Amino acid sequence: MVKPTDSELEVLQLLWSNQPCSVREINDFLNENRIVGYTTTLKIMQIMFEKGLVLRDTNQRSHLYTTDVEEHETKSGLLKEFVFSTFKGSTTDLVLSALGNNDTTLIELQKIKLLIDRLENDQS
Amino acid sequence: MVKPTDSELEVLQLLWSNQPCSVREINDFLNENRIVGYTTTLKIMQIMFEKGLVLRDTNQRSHLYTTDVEEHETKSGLLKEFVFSTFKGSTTDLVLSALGNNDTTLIELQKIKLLIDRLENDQS
DNA sequence: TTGGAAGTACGAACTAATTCGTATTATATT
DNA sequence: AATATAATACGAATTAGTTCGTACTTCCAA
Repeated sequence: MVKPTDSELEVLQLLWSNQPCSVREINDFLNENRIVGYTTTLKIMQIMFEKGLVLRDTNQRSHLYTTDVEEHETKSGLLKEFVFSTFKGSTTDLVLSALGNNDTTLIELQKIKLLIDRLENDQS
Repeated sequence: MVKPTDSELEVLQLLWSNQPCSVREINDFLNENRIVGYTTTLKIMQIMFEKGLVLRDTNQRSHLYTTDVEEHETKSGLLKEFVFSTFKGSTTDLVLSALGNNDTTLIELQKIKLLIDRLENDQS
């Protein structure tokens, strides 16, 4: 897996939700939260192209970018690394810490329980 | 929260499990996995001291280091940032992705369900 | 048809983190 | 006491990521 940097992940998230996108569009999205120069965004997306994180259609004057990595795969790859570095590989510790913050609603807890039930059935 | 870098987190994990530790001890632990020069480890721990991540007892010739940040707080802080950057703040998405890997045993799933039950009771 | 707006390309500066060499200091051994 | 051993201090090189200025290109509108 090619590991995206923080900036690259930010761009990927926008692309997964809105692709295809021009650099201009991504830059506008980013500027809703903070000031980012246009050429900064352009450079990041060019590097992402070199790394194989995105594809681009250069037929139009303004290039159109799409992702070249799967959302689910990328996120679960990042998660795996995170679990290793922060929770020594223990998914359970991660989940307990995540739910321990008490900011998960009853409905979401229910959703998680349903998934666990399904996993238990798969295993037995 | 002072955010530790990857190297710093590695040292913190060793300290949380084994403190107090000398630089030599930490460096030996690290070298079980990969080659790290002694002065590299020393430098990292000196920087950690400057940042307030660790304390040190300089009474002995070989200084003894202890953590100055809480394990649980530090990890949940890192987790929060990770959930935001990778799962747009959705703890549920994180948990679903974490459990979706199918590498969690029945016993651990049970432990998680018990926690969820407790959380549900707290909320209602 | 020309000038300006909007795009791409790209090098370079800046920052944070990591790594390591070397100087210095303290301790232990003979 | 002299030498070897092992520690700390610290500057500097290296690397990765980010940011931006500037040159160049393309297109549209006056």
